[in-house]
Amino acid sequence: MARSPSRNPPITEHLAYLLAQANREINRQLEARLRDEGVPVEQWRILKVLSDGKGHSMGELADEVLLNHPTLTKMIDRMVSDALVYRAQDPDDRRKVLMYSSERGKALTQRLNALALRQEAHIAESYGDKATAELKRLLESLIDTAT
Amino acid sequence: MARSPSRNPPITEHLAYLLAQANREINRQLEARLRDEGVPVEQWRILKVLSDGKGHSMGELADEVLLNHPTLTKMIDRMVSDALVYRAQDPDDRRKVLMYSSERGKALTQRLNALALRQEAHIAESYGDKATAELKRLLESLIDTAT
DNA sequence: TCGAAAATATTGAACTTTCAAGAATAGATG
DNA sequence: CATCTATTCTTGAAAGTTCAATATTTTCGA
Repeated sequence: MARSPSRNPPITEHLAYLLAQANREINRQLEARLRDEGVPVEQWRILKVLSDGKGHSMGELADEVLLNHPTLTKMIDRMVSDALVYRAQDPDDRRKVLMYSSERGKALTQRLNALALRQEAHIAESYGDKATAELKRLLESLIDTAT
Repeated sequence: MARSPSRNPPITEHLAYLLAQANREINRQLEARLRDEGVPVEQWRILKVLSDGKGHSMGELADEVLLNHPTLTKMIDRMVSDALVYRAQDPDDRRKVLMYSSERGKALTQRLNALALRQEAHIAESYGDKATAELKRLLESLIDTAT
């Protein structure tokens, strides 16, 4: 008979593991594409989020690009050095720093978007449109539930 | 009319982003549970993989636990210091190092497995058995395709 | 309005990861 | 079998991340 208390599944059956593995692989592939422009995935995320032209505070941005606070600060320091983004003080709340993309940043963003889209297209093609859409739907729903 | 070449979806629609977000959140939660034992997620993975009692070479292990080579070496160094695992030379191929779990490691593994299973159960409950199973299935299939 | 508490961002030190190179062993080729 | 190449693992230096503490500004209650 199957004992119900304390099954012991292999690690490959844990959702946490499957997510980590899938994320690692897809991220690796995206990274390889972005290497053409010498930009880490996180910087693409930042540029993409900032491409709406509105100022984003460091706090907002950290959430949006999935980085924690001090990590973002230091990554932004590097991007400021590269003249991709710039800081401005929020006039309405002087504790806040608002981030904007520079012209140079915007131009780069377009090239990066094209590379990222190519990856999306590649996945949709090899993995299937239907499965891709369904996977995205389930992931969104998991994020909703888990957050 | 919709222009087909070069749509520009928000980042939240990219599979790479959704995977990163979901992984981050689930990993965070697992981390919080494992904190009871003061062990990082990666060390649980290592212990769990080694709990089959067979020797795993560093190369195999690195693949299995989703770490790259030098990172694993240094994490194993720490675990050896904590007497959780030990190294042995492979008699059949003296380039290889075989890793084993110690008794102390095995005892810890059991406690960690219980914590991890509780998370799995929590997810299955809040997110739904059906959705969880389907998500796992899709992730496995994505990994197959992408690897 | 004053002062305590909360929110926002940055910093420095400690720790971890990564990259490139190196050391050791095994396999292959002439 | 001698040597050349490939495989496996580790190391040291550089780069990146994280934790705890700090500085600044805002909010809120007495």
